[in-house]
Amino acid sequence: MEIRIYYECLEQGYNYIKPIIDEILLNRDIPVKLIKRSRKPEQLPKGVLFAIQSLTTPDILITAINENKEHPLVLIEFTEAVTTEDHELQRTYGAVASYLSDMYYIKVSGYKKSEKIFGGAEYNPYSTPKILIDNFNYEGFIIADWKTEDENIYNLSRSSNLLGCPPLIPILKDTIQLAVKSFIDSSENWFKNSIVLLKKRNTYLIFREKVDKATGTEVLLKTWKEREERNENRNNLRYFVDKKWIGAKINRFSHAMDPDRGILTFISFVWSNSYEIFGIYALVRQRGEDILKSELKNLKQLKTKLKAAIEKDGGGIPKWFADELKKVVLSAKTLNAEINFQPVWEKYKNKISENKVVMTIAYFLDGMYLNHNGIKLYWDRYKLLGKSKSDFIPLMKSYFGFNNYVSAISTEKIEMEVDEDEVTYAIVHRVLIPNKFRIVSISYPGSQGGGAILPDPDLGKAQPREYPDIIALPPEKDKNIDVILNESKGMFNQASVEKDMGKILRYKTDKKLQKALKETLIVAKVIDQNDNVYKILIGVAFGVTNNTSTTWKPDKVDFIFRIVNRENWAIGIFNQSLRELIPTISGKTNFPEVYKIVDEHSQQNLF
DNA sequence: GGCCCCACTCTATACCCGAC
DNA sequence: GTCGGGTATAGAGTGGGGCC
Repeated sequence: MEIRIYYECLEQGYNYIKPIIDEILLNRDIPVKLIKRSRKPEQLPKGVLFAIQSLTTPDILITAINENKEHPLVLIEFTEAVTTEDHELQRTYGAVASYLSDMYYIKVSGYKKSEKIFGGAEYNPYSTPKILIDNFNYEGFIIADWKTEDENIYNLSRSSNLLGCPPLIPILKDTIQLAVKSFIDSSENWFKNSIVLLKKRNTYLIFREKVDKATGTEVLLKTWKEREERNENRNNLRYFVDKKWIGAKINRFSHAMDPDRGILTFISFVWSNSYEIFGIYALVRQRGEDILKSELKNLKQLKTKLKAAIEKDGGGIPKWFADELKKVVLSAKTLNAEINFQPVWEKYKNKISENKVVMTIAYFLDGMYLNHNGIKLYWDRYKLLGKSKSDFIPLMKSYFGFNNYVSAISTEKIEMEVDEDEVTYAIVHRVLIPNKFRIVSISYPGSQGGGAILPDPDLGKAQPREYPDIIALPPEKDKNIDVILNESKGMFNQASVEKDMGKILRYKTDKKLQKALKETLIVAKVIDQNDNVYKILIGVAFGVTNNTSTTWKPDKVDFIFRIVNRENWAIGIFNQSLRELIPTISGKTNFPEVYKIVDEHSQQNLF
């Protein structure tokens, strides 16, 4: 028996989740292994873990191995976003994947406010678990409420010294511990058993009360239907609710069709058995250029618009799909022609799953409208998935391999190298926290969100946002405050370190950035309007091995943090006052033992 | 380039209220 | 009662950062 924690952010995996598991394993001889999650599912052998990662990229995935079969237990997602209907429905892949693999889905999120005027529809996050219980009898969707700070509703509260983690949330702890414990007792029926136990816990009862009060699918459809009736201009609709079908607009193929992809996945999952599901590819775009902005009234316009739209969304879809769409339109005789798209899918059958956008369209939809009033493309997704018309969910389950428990993923210990996440972790936990620096924000690669610096408020959402990896203040609050900014890298590479350095050095001279940085500190309530930001101290951090050439001499930064051979760290400080604040300038990194996934394919090449 | 995460503005409509 | 202008609200939409 072995428990595994796949993580993206070391602090979340090692300092937050692992202690919860260690506590329940007390006195049992069961190892807990920390494994860096791969970003690409292709590395994984076909089976349930591959299936999960084809749909989503978990922040944390807890699995257990029994008799060399690896079972997923809990998928956890941390989200720091402001709550809106759109965002909530976008981010449901994890729940879908968890339901399909009979495990828990814990969503750690809170009602953070934004200090800006804020758009987006109201949505009760507890409606999503409600929908899954009502429709699928799935009780594994847990919301762990991430509270905001008492004195600042714009900030999510943090675990002390763990800036990427919320304070310990009791229902999160209960769920993880019961899952692990139940699995140890029975790897066959662990999920069912643990639900029974969890339902007796107070934490769950409180949570469940909120879920039971929330509204379900019918109200959601009604809300969308009402919006549809209110709205004169169908081009402005996000959702379409018809007697026979439900549709959601596709705003773009680019950005991986985000956020539309998540919404389509969700509605397809929830309503496939009672409705047909359509995507509506938007060809009338409020803020588009002339061609895209105008109304769609005839076939000729559709052709020009489609071309323009695909060009604008460039790169989001493979060329073959773009070409086939254009070709289909050329063959159409009327604006509202209905065209069977099946032959195209059949022709490119092997390429469908190479692209997430195309995969979602082909497998989760029954068709796609080119604008709500344009050509209707339709196909038989059940046939594509290997069977003619049948229940969508079991079909998807077997197609992706959600019920296929395979042997444990092979891993190897990480020896000499470090990645960006670990470098940031080390400087925070070995230097800044021990010396009592006040940390304003940290961006771990897998856990951003806090502390954006917004230098150009007038540009609105078009303004750049910058996330220095670390923003910190010295221990003592003084009238003249120094601010420390740090950029981390993984293993040293001169070009990439210099690029990052250039970016962050702008804070030394650029007044606009300095003003924006101050604003960030005020919003975070670590300084007052009256405080002066005195000096901005810049640092870079990276890893090297013994063999790395050291001819590089950066001359503009205030400190350089280096990790050598993964094991030791050292900091060079070129600023007198900072030197006084950091008396110890080297030490052991003390990383836990961490593993990575062995790429099955490169392994095959060995033979 | 592909993917994911997140922010927050833009636009249309609903509503309100005074003037005529 | 209705017109016009101002204001509030709903919700659609899309751009940027940043990693691999």
